[in-house]
Amino acid sequence: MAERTTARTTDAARPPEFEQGSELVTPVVAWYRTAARDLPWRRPDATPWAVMVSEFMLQQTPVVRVLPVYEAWLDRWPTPAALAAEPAGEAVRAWGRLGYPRRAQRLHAAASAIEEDFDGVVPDTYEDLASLPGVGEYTAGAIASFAYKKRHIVLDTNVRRVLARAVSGVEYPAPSTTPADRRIATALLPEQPADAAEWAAASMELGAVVCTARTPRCDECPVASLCTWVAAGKPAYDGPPRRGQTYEGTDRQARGRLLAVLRDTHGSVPREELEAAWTRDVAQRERALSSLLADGLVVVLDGERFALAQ
DNA sequence: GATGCGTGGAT
DNA sequence: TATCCAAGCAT
Repeated sequence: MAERTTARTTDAARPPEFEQGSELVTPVVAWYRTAARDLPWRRPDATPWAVMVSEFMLQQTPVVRVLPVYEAWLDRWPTPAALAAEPAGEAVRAWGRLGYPRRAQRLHAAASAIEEDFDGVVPDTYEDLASLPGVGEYTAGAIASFAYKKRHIVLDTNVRRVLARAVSGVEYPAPSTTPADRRIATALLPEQPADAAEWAAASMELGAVVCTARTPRCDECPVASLCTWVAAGKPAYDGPPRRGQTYEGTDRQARGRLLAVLRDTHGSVPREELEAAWTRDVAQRERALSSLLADGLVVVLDGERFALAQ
C-alpha cells in the first residue's frame, strides 16, 4: 500500500483498482454486444416488473430453470397489482420447484408494497427498491440498473468472481460482498449511466458463461490478457473451505417435501397426508412444519387441515 | 457475521 | 457417488 502512494506520481489520487481495472470495461462490453444470450428479461419490451420478477427468481437459481416459470408468471401476473390481488399462497404454488419459496412470498409482499406505497409502479431508486421485501443490495442495484439504466454498482457472485480474478488475482471472491468489492466496483463504474448499466450486464454475463466458477473458459475470455489471475499462473484458491453443506436429510429437505404436498394440492390437506411426506424423523417433521407455519408459508385451517397461505 | 433457507444439473 | 454450484436475503 505504502509503496503505491509513493510510486504513483502523475495521478496518485486515483485508486489503484482503477489503474488495474478500467481497461476491462471496453473489451468486456464489446464482447457482450456480440455474445450476450437472448434472455427475455433483457429484451427492450421487458418491463421493470418483468426485470424484478427475473431477479427474484434468479437469486440462487440457474437461468435454465427460471425461464419457463418466468414466462408463466408474467403471463398470469403482468403487473405488481395483478399479483397483489391474489393470495400469497398462489405465488408460492406458481413458484413450483425453483427452491427457496420464501422468495415467492417476498415477491408477493413486494408487489403489495408497490401497490400500496408506489402507486403500482416499480420504484426506480436504489433506496426505494431496497425498502421492498426480498430486495437486498444486489437486487436493488440490478433493478435500478437493468430496468431503469441507472448508474449503480451491481455485485452478484458472477461479477465478484470476475473482479476477484481479473483485478485481485485470486480464484474466488469472498463468500459475500465485502467493502473491498464495493471499492473496486465503484472505481470501475463508467461515468455515463447507460454505459454503467451495460457494463453491469456485461460483467455479469462474462462471469456466467466464460469466467465460471468451476472451469473458466479463459481461451474465450476477452480480457484474459489483462487478467491478474491468469498472469499469476491461475493460482488455486487458498483459504478456508468454501461451502460444504449437504442437503439430504436436512430440515430444508423436510420443509421442501411438506410444501410440495401443498403445492400440488389445491385447497387443504389433513395432517395425516402432510405427515406422510416425511416419516424418517418425526421430530424433524414437526420442526419443519412449525417453521413453515412460523414463516407463514403454511396456514392451519379449521383445526387439523393445512394449506398454502390464503 | 454466521446461519438457515430448496432444488437439480454438472463434474 | 459425493460435492459443488446457481443473478441472495433476512435475522
